Amino acid sequence: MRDLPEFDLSRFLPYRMTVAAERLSAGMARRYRAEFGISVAEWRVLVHLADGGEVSIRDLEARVNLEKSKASRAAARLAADGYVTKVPNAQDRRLVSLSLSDKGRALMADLIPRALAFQERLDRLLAAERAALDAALDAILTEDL
Amino acid sequence: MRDLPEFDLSRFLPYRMTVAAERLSAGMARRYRAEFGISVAEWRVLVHLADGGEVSIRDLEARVNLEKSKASRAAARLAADGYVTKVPNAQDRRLVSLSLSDKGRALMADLIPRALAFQERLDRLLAAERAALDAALDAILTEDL
DNA sequence: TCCTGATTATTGCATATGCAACGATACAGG
DNA sequence: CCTGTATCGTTGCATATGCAATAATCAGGA
Repeated sequence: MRDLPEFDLSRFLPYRMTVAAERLSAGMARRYRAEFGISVAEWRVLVHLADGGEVSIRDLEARVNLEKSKASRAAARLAADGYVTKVPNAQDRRLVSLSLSDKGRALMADLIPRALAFQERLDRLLAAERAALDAALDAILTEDL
Repeated sequence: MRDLPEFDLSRFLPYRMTVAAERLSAGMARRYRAEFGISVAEWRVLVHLADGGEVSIRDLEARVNLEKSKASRAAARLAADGYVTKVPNAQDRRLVSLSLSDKGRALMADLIPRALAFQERLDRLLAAERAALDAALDAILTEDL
C-alpha cells in the first residue's frame, strides 16, 4: 500500500484561520448572547445601523457579508425585539428601510464600548504582528481565491 | 439623542478573521464537496486518519477541533460511504477505532496534493506577511480569550 | 463481587443555515 | 399604456448544528 504525502493540518492556513476566527468570535458571541440574546448576525446588522442612514437588506448583504436570508431573519428578529424599526422604503417599495430604535440605540451604547475594549485587548496581544496581520487579511479578503 | 461611539466593523478583528476564514475555506470546500461529496468536517477527519494509527471520536475532538457530535456524524457518513472503517476498540469498548479504508486512502491520495497546491498558492500570496501571520495565529490560538 | 462515579459515543430535539422559488415592485422599450 | 425583464425581500424546505440526555463500558473501592 503506497504511502500518502505528508500533510500537517495544524499548519494548513484555512484550518488555522477558521479555528482562530471561532476563538475570536466565541467569547464575544457567548457574552452578547447570554446578556442580550444577540447573535453574531444580529450584531453585524446593529453595527451597520449604528453607522446611520437608511439601510436595506441588500446593503447588509454587501457591506457586512450576510447572506440575504440570514440578514432578513436577523432584521426580523431585531424588529420583533424592538431594537430596530423596519418600514418599506418610500422611494422604492421593494426595499426595506431599517434603522435603530431608541432601544436599539441604547443597546449599542452598551455593546460598542465592550467591542472596543476587546479590540484593544487584541491590539495589545498582537502588537508586534498587527501590521503584517492586517496586510495578510487584506490580501486574503481582496484576492479572488 | 446622544451619539454612539465610532465603530468600524470592517476593522474589527473577529469580523475580519471570520470573513477571511470563510473565503479561505469556501474555495476548497466547494470543490471537495462538488467533486467528492466531502464536507469540511469530513475532510478534517480524513486528514487526521491519514496520519495513521487508531483514532477515536475524542481524539478528533481534541486534535482537529470538531465538537464530538459533529465528529461522530462525520465519521458515520465516511463509514457509510466506505472511506473509513469503524470498529469498537478492542482494549476499551467505549471507544471507536477509526481508520482509512483502501478507498479512503485512494481519496486522500487525490485530496492531499490539491491541499498542498492551495497551500503553496497562499504561501506565494502572503510571502511577505507569512511569518507574522503565523505568529499572530499562534498567539490567538494559544491565548485564552 | 457489587456499587459508584467517570468516560465515551450516539441520538433527540430545537434552532440555524443556505439555496431555490416565489410574490411584489420597478423600469425600460415599444 | 403594456409588456417583458430585473431587482428585492421573504419563505419553504432539506440539511447542518450544538447541546443535553442517554446507553454502554470501564475503573476503583468496599
